Amino acid sequence: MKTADLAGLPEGVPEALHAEGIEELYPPQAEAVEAGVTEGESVVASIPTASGKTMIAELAMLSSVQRGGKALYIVPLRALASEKKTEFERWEEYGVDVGVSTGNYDSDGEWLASRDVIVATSEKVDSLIRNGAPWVDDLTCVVSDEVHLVNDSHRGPTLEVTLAKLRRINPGLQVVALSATVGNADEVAEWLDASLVQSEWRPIDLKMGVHYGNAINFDDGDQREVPVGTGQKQSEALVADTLDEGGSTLVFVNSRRNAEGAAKRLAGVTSKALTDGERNDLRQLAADIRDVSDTETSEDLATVVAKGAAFHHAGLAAEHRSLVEDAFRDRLIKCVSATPTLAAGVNTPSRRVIVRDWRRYDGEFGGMKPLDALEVHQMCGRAGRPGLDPYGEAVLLAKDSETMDELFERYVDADPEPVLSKLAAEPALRTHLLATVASGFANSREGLLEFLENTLYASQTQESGRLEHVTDSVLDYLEVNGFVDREDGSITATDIGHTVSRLYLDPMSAAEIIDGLRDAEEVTPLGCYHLVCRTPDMYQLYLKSGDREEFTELFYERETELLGVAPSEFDDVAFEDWLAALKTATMLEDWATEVDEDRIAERFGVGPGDIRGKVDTAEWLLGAAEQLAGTLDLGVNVAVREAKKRVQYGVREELLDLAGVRNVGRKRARRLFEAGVESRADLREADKSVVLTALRGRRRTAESILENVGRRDPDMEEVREAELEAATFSTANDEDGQSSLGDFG
DNA sequence: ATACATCGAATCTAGACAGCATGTC
DNA sequence: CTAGATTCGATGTAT
Repeated sequence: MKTADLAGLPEGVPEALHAEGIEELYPPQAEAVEAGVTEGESVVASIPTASGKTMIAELAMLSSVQRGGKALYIVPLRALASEKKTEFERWEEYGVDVGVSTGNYDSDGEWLASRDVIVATSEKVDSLIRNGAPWVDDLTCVVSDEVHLVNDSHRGPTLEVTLAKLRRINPGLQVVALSATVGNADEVAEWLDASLVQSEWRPIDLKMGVHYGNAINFDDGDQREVPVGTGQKQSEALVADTLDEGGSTLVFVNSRRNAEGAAKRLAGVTSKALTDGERNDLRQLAADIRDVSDTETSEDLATVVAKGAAFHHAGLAAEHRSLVEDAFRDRLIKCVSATPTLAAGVNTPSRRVIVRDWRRYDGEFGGMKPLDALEVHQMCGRAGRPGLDPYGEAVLLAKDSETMDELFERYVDADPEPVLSKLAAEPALRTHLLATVASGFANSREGLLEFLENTLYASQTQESGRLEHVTDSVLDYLEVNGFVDREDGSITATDIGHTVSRLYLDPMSAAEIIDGLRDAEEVTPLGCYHLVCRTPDMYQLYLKSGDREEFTELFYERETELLGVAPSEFDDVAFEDWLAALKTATMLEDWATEVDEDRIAERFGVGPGDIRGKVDTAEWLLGAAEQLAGTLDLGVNVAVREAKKRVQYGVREELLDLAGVRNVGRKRARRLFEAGVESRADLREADKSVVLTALRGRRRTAESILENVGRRDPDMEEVREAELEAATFSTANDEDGQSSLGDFG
């Protein structure tokens, strides 16, 4: 099917596609069109990565908009939201406006209502529905990217319930679900009343194989000699081999430490294959990486990057990650070793993909658990760059022939697993049942069960007994904790229940917070941090050996500050959890007392990305805590608010005023304070040379700060060089100490 | 006495969404 | 019920 023959799109779009070099639709795309995606028909497309899923979504959304409708594109990751937005923005010249809404980036609410296409994460969509966003019932088309995530036990239920709600609100809604190849796409299609487009077709060939001994054995029977030298690892030989052909390699491993270790070794391989020009560019890139943060992680990354390799995991700051991703895409970095962050994230194709570790530690499982075929296939799908590589290669590693056979059976020749709804679990239903009641989708037990009939879970299970059972125990929980009222079979959300639903809190988190703040005598920042760290919405730091003693001691030292009732030291599980929360809280306290980023990283064994992540979550939960305290009139708002501001800015109490000024972060605020400028009022009155000195002689920065604080004459021109001699002297190393942890897109 | 190799035991383990109101370089 | 890379540390060995 030719793009020129496409009907129902905004004027100019087929021509624009043609101009992009797209004359002919890929077979799965053509199939989707035949199934009616451009005519408002629902479609589930279960096809490999990079086989043109986005185009199917675009055809659906553009045609829907052309008919006067409004489309929503649901993504699983915030990073993907901005990527998709940029991609869709090329349609703006044909009259299609695009907006984004995620937790940390929001097109203005009103303005969003006027957009034709909105990109948002599933949680944000859920939240928007809970808060009654007015434009939700104008939607005519919803695209759900990576629907196979309904299989995820944590985030899957949200996607599932959100799709069910959207369809309930809007009966004629066109649903386009894009999925990786999964074992039961037909069930998903049936659930969504959609036609199924299923295909193994890829624009570039993918060869999968296992490296064992001195060769890769491919699924098609081919072999490729890749001898492993003595003292050499398989991955090193494979990276060198790809390099010989001018290709880059992506190596998936199972832990951060392994990612860093592998990058170090592989840097020895890549560094031999660099041109002088590349060496120069890499040196610059390494410098940029060091500028992001002065932690050990950052330094280690810069070191390997200078040699043409890199590691990638969630301990990196977001800016680190995008620097690495971009340089890898530009083929400057030759090899990246990564944890699964890179498999699910933004598009980073590579000539060859190596899945080095196929088992990963899983506490619940009690050991190393083999990865799902679905996950391994997702990683392998990153192999082969359309238009650049003749084909992609995905290679698993085996040390012996038994392992090789197992890998073939388990992954190469295996069909991916079916996706299974994880909805019938208490934590998921706790949140979603409350939200369903609070936003008026149901007002009785029967109504809830009827609503749940629209979920994947219901369509997958034979006996409804389990869902009913969990629903009952969750309803009891919600009632006992005062989130819902039940009377004569009718269920209504209480005030606090509504608040919890709107705040997007797990009701259990809310209960913990309320319980901790109620009857609290003295509320300190550490107490607040510990409270929110105990919550199921906060992912705690891992308690290492030795930490147990350290934090037990700290616990007794500061016992009085902690809110709520501490578990007994003899209740191992609960006490351990309490200490893990204390460890996390201590990290937040360090941050809020201006401890340097690298010291925190060292003390807690975390990366800059972890610090930012925890700080972010704490900020959100403390904001929620503040509102809960307000709703319940607990009289601790001020203390909670201060604790929140302290983590938000990462400063001690005395800097709160200054740090609120735009362009003034924790470091600059501290320097100004030490120079005697202690408040915004001081800043408006202060001697300019003092301000300039405190800011290490940066005139532009000083001017903009004075402007931001509302000073009438922010001009720095009158300040003479002579007055700054001391400052200039002390700034020989012209490094701006401003923390760059916060990297918001 | 000191530096260093060796071997076995101990250690440790992926990821990342959300409120609200504004603004890090 | 399940692992494996890496670090730690005790012991041994060459200088």
